[in-house]
Amino acid sequence: MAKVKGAKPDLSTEEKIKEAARKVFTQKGYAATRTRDIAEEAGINLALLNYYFRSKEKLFEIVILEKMQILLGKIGPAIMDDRTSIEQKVEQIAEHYINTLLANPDIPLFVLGEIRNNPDKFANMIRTKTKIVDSAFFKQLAERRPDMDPLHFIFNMLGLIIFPFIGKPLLQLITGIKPERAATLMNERKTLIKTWFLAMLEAN
Amino acid sequence: MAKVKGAKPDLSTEEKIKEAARKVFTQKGYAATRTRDIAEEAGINLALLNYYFRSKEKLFEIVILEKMQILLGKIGPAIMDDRTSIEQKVEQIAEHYINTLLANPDIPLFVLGEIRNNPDKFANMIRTKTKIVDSAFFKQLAERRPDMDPLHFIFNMLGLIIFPFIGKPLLQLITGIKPERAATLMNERKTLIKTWFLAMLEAN
DNA sequence: TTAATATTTAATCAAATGATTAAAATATTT
DNA sequence: AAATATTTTAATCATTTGATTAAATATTAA
Repeated sequence: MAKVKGAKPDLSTEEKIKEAARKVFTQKGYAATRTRDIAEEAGINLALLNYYFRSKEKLFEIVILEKMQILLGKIGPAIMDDRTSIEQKVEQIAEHYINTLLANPDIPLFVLGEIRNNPDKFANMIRTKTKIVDSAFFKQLAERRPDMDPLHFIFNMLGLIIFPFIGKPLLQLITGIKPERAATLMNERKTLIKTWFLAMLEAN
Repeated sequence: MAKVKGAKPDLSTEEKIKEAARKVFTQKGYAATRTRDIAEEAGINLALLNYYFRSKEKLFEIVILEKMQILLGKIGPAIMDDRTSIEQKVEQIAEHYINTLLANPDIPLFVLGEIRNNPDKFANMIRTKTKIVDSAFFKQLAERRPDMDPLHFIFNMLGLIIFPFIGKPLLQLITGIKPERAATLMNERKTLIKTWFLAMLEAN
């Protein structure tokens, strides 16, 4: 019964639980995760999870907020910046995202899956965040290709960057590609995507 | 105790359960789905589900095999065909996929999520299927751009086609795009993707 | 040290959930 | 219409699972 008061909890144990939760939640999703899986992964007693975090739900919120921050945090400033060109933005975003996703390859499927399972819950968290439609990037695209909906190019950029990570499990099965070659390809894409994007922008 | 024998089961009820299972499983995933959800959605007694399908697991396998067939079935023949050009293949695949995904928008996230949760289980089901690497499409790409890994263009094509559907829940939140406009965009992409793909193929 | 506080554990609870059973209802066949 | 087979239901089981509790252990402060 110590938890309630001033609580200066042992960082080490608390962080062990959080780290285990990050791993298990992102790998299996909320519904498929058992609190006992997390406890075992963390090497702690199950009751400790509730002692430190009150509930599975609370712990999950901490984890997914972190992951959404990783997935969405950097894109806002990048697309808002009206001092960089389209080309610079795409290069910068591709470089940053691919690095991030190489280090956290299961974030997109995790986040998108949880949003699917609970759209209302994330509506507030996101809505106020980044207004893509008002961004400098959006305006620059509209100016460059007044004949096309800028959203197409947003889709294109994110698809080129993110899809390989989402589709990797499947593509690994149907292509038999080795993990190292996959990583090499991802690295190559950091610069290629800029070129491809500009080519699409000019295409007719 | 009728089930075991020759069993010519009432198609109508069995199909009601399967239809409900398709809906609930694809919307929430295996782990988040309760057999009671399916029974309620189908308007039948819970015991009927087990009477007809033995178990949640068995019913799930039927559903996901259908969905994987939808997701992967058409691509094999299309990319194997050595009588069609790159351009024709891309146009054909984009057209077919976008139509399919407009009718079944939650298939990709569902299938990819379940593969993530249980890679071993799907390894066999898929491995023997479509050998992309030996396909005519793959060879044509290698010939056209000997300097680049053809897998890049496979990623690109699938990313342009599929990602908008996977990312829609999120992009709907951050762009506030209306469903009708989203559908319009998807339809536009059926022809645009071919143009974009060819532009990327030429890009330097 | 001792007393207070914080952390950890084992045991257990209550609800949810997949599955089964036996019997009732309905349809089919003879 | 009777007999048989099939389909459906209500009730219940057994297990899993998130959560709690009370006691044990460690840590800190006086």
